[in-house]
Amino acid sequence: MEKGLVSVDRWTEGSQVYFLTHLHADHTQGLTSRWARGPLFCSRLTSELFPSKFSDFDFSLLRVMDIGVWHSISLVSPSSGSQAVLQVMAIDAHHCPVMFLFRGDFGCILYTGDFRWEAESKQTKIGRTMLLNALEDDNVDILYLDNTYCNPSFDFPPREVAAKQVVDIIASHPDHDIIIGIDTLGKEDLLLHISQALKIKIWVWPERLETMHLLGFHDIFTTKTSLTRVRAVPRYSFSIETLEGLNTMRPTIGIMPSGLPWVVKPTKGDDNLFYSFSTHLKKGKLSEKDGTWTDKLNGSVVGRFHQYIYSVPYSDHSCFAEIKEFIELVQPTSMKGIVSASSCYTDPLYYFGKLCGANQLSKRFCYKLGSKDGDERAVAVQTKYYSGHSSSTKATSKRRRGRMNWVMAVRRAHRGAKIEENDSSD
DNA sequence: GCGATCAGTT
DNA sequence: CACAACTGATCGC
Repeated sequence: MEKGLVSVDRWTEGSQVYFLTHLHADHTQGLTSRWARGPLFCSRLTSELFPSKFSDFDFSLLRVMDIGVWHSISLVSPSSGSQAVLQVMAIDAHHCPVMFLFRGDFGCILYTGDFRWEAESKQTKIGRTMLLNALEDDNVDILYLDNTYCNPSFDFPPREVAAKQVVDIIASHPDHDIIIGIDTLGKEDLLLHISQALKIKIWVWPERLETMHLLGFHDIFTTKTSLTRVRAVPRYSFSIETLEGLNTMRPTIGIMPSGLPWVVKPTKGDDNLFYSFSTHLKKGKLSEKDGTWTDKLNGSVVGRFHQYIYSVPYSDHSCFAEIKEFIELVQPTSMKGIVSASSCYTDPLYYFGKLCGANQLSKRFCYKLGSKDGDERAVAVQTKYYSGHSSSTKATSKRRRGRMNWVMAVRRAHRGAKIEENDSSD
């Protein structure tokens, strides 16, 4: 089988078959309603959500994969014309929703997509059994891993615990309206939990209600504000200003579920506070002594960083300990993070390379230590794909010179993979 | 009108 | 540089 015939969450030309793990926007960059580059494989759930995102999509190109069964796909070498068989299985990733396990003459490759691996959850146990059965005695040669939170700083509880924290916050504000920031997809289980625990409906915006119906949730969500005090709103419309505005009408608190805790920082030369996710990975564990953590519920921290806003560590990505456990289970020969190749602070090989092939650690160590050599090598690799995309000729992009160019390139590139492509290509 | 790209948001 | 996921403006066609 030749290189690059299979792409996962990557939509550039040149592959024979394409796989989509889930419908978040950062995995569909380059995919449009006019898709015609080849058959697209995805889970049934994703296929049902497809029309709402890509209305004019040619559905004859869509291939639905049931979870937990092997699918055989014939590929043809463009140069020799010889046939090769690709085997692939979709496995629940507990995100939204699947990872893919591939077998072919290239060996065995596991692509997690975005995933959550909570050790004690019943779902994960099912997933683990399914994965081990599928692998039989095979080794995973390459693991493409969701390394979003692959840093010891990221230590958050299982979603069940975080969901209880949310319920406790709501229950302790019986006379408040509640708004919760969510995206167009994901975190449905959190809302379901709230609804069941508090016996209350949850407001969502009309498009989100459609999505909820497609996902099979009925009678829980509503678009009528009069029916509930709990509203799930688009994350981008969730701000301190929004909350302050709402509080001029009715007492309201906001809850932001995220694996990245938020902190308040004073803005220079300004009396206002500005807030952002804390991203100081270098400094080790996020500290509680900066005064942003004010509540302890169920033994883990919940941030109340503003009069009206709570940050709760509810994440659909695996935390560091879960990533470790997953790598120990899979024991891949090699692996590669699917997120932000430029950031050594979330490089799985840096933390877990010793669990893989023998000489990977030393290779990666040079890179991580930031020797000039290592740094520039990484740059060269990443820009290879994007050398034709330079926008530096535009008058409007003055800022984007020198290092900025490859940073942007890496950001654009940071999802997806061509299976069996030269390993250093993305 | 469309997709690609860019700027900006939480 | 350093989040993920998203919206809206602008550009070229």
